[in-house]
Amino acid sequence: MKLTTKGRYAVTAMMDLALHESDSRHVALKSIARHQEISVAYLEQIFAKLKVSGLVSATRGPNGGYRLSRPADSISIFEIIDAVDEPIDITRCHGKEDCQDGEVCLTHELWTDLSRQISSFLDGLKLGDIVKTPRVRQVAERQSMRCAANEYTQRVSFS
Amino acid sequence: MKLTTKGRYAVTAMMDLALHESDSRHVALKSIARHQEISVAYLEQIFAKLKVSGLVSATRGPNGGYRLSRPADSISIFEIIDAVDEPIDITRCHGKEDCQDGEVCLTHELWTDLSRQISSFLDGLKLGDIVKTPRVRQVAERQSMRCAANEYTQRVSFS
DNA sequence: GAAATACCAAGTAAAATACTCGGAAATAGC
DNA sequence: GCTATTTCCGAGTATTTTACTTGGTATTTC
Repeated sequence: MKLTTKGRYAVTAMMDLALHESDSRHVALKSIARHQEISVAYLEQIFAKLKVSGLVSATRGPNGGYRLSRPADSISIFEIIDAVDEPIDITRCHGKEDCQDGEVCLTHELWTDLSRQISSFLDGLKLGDIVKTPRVRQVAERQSMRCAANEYTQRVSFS
Repeated sequence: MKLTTKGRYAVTAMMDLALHESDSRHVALKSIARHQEISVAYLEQIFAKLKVSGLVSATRGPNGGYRLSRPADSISIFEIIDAVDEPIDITRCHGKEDCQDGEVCLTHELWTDLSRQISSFLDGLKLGDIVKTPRVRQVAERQSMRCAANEYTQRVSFS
């Protein structure tokens, strides 16, 4: 049982937005890409889905970027993972009860119970709550410091 | 987030053994293969792992097969999935805290918490309990009836 | 008009999954 | 002992999924 990087990146990226919720600027993918050390192009794919699901809104052009379209406290981790097409559903028949010859299989209930369990756990976790924990603050601090340093060396090397 | 067929098959197969716990005969893979509609060869792979983990024991030759090596009440679903190498661990760094540049990432705690949640849920579920539920009994009944019919037609067509 | 950003559609390399194939070794019953 | 039935074992392979990249277009700010 595992989570793909897409779901993981989506959640981390959304946390990035949540951390900048107060300052009313938009966050560019470029900046998130630096934090997470992945390409902008891949993030674009992820954000396309987040946008369709109404979790973020965007503006183009210089100083453009994304921001949360709802308060971080009201966005659950479940919604994020669900948005990027990481189905949180470990049954084979996806809820329909036709797993075997059109009837339920031996383990149908087992998997639906587990799915429910996972979903409700993730639905209870709100982006806002997670962002407030000291540990996350601390890690975020470290990341922005490192990125500031990167930006400095970039400026230097291009001058 | 999803479970692979290997884990699913393993659990269903173990339920099959649990259902025949009382009658002291061994269950052949051939019979399980019929119930689950998959090949014996694939089941062999799964049972090789279940055996290494000490969950089942086997005897060869005619009337041979597998049986649980411990009472079904003491075997958890977690153990089964773990045995067939379905790691129930959704962190990227697998518990080590070096997800990003040798340090924890923003979402490290989130994923470890979820992993713990899933593991404890599955560890609480014992094979014995599940097999006792009315629904499973009912499905098992249906399966063995269908298979009895299959065996009959086989006999007929070969005679 | 130039730079910075989001948007979009495809293509692709690598990994994981879900198997199959071909045999060898053990055992029960004749 | 022979035969049928089973587990055991090591490879090989087709398909699917994942994790990206590429190349371009549209919009907006300065």
